[in-house]
Amino acid sequence: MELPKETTVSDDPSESAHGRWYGDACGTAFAMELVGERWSILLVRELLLGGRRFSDLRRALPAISAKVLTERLARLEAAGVVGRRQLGPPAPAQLYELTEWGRYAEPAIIELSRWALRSPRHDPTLSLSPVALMLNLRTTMDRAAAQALSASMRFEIGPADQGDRFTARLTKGELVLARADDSDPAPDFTVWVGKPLAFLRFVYGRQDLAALEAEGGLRITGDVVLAKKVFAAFSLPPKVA
Amino acid sequence: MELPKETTVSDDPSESAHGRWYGDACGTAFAMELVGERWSILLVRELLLGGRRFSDLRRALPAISAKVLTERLARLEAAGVVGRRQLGPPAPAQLYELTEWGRYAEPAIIELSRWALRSPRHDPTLSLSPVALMLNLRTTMDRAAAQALSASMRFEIGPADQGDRFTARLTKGELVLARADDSDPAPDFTVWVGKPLAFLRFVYGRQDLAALEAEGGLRITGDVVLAKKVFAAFSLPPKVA
DNA sequence: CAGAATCCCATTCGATACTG
DNA sequence: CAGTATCGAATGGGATTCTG
Repeated sequence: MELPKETTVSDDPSESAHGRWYGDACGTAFAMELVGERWSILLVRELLLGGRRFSDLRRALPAISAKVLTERLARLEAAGVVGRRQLGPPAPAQLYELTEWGRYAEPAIIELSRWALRSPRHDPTLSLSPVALMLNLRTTMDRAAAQALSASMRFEIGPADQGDRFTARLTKGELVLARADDSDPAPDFTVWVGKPLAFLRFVYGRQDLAALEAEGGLRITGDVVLAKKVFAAFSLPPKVA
Repeated sequence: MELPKETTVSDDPSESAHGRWYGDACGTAFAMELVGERWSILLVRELLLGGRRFSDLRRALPAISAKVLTERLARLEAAGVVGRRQLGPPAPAQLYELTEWGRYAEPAIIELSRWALRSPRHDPTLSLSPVALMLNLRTTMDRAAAQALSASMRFEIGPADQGDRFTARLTKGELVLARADDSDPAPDFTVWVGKPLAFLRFVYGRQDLAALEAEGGLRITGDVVLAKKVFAAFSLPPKVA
């Protein structure tokens, strides 16, 4: 019944997140022990739409070093958030993916994003990984406005050889995201995103599609009329003073 | 249109959270710049139910040092999450409170908590601040089960002289929490919590109230039958393997 | 009580180089 | 490709002291 008063170093460093912890039974505190270290939650975000390899993660998060990436993955694995699987044997590689419980982190990540986007200080002109772009769509969808819409979309983000392709299916105010595979049926429209910022300007800035296409960072093919209707249902949450 | 490639130190250290940032337009990344530092999010949590003074915060989070508390409060203020107000003049003191935008962080904090509580590794026997205890109630309420219930409650947590007293009103599946003031009308029942763990054992462990009261960490007065019905609507989210 | 200022050690980070 | 090893530099945080 005694409560620990002073922070003592745990015997097993893999159990106690940072090596330093809060000693707090509150779930939020425990969540921060699990994913509160720098980069951790962004790694979870990157895995939310499917498993990735070491080098995929480095590409998505260019500012993380190999050392820190290795550490974080190991800790997330120890925490039960991430699992790893051997691929191959044709080409031996490892795939990192979320555990079932790890996948349950999505609502928290979306809520954090929704909150932060309301800050007047948020700078939307920074770079954005392909996964982040897709998840931001889910974050900013106006469910009421999307309720009446139905569409299947394909996104191709960045150079074709890097293979960041996704499908999105909008039904009944739900946006279902997944990595695309080649057997996917033809979508209603396809969005090719060269520069994420161009896409953001189209969706949130309501800028003219033709002009953006002329600049070369964005192209939409297929049912463009439907696409415009769909993207009209997305908007950044209102800023708060 | 150029994206910053390398991390350069910002001119204004108060703008760029940790001094090190992600350079990522994703809302989640930005959220972690704002509240991802150690202790920050727990401070927001402590302020969620009303403004607190410096010493209140130290008491609620005994493991934080004055230096770190000062730093974090300053940074949260610079980030627009927290504001400070002069109290007095009878006794000059400062009150820290969330800004309007800061208050919008609650859903994210609750979702983080909900997620973390599902980890099999979570240890509920650690200590819990009064605010954390109240918020955990909101986290773990089963809205469906609570839908038909209606009750007004008063919580007195810890020694009477420390004044951690709250009201909770359950209506239509909503649990409204607030700090109590003396003008509050009489509640349906009052819960006195000496040892947070005793309360957790009653609510989540479904342990016998009489036995816990005998141990001395918990006492419920007023409409105890209603209290039992109400607390039956709270349960820890199911663990995930 | 609220917080600024110092001191100082432990940890962490990023860069580079290296390996199976 | 998927990491490990090593090292110097930066940062973080606890303890203590001082001030309004």
